[in-house]
Amino acid sequence: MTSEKQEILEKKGWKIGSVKDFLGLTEEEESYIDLKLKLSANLRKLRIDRKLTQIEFARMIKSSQSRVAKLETGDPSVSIDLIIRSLLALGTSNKEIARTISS
Amino acid sequence: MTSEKQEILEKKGWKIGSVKDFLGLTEEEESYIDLKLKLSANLRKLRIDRKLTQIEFARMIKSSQSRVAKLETGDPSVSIDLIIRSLLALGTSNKEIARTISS
DNA sequence: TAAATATATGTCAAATATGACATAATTTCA
DNA sequence: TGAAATTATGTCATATTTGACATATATTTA
Repeated sequence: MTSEKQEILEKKGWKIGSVKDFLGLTEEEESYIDLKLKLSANLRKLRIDRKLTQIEFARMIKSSQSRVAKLETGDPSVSIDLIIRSLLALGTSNKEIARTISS
Repeated sequence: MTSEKQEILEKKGWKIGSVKDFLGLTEEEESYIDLKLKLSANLRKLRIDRKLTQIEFARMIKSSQSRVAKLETGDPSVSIDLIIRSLLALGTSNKEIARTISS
């Protein structure tokens, strides 16, 4: 299961990039995790740049502090959809999102 | 509601780009729809390039023909997550996905 | 240091997305 | 043309995602 493997990776401290050649991850799974973690990390960076706490940001996107925490760590329970909508709420453009993905 | 507005847009034949300054769409909603439609269109293009029918492709991603049809038209009921996983299943790289988004 | 503030983790009911099915509409081609 | 193949649309039970809550664990600051 993809989610479980991602969970393992994160528990072991794996971050952006460098997830290749590990366990039985297919290229597809690797790319998906990479993509998600890049967007998550970017979200955290932007929130901090704007000097917002997770609670403040959660109110902006009508969510909760705990979900923001999960968003920023690429938790298996969050969708790329929600990460992208959160980035857009911070004023991120599609081109910036594209740059993040290909970083 | 975002989904309803997107639905209206699509019923009226709106496609990639040019969704700005319409109804009460916020920048955020516009960007989200744009992003989704670009990825959807790219998915259809790649499937056709590979000479696959929707039924054949549906089997590859363990889904159904009807969902593939919805994926390719950016139906409000499909998530960006599924579109991205479908693109990855066709061997698309993250960089290619990024290029599609900023096209 | 200890209190205050901020972030992380686990859980769950409600909301949303999903595959599958039926069937309609469209396209292909003999 | 018209039958076959392909794609679109509507619906629904099931699966996944979500916000919210409680509470644990950092991190900051006085």
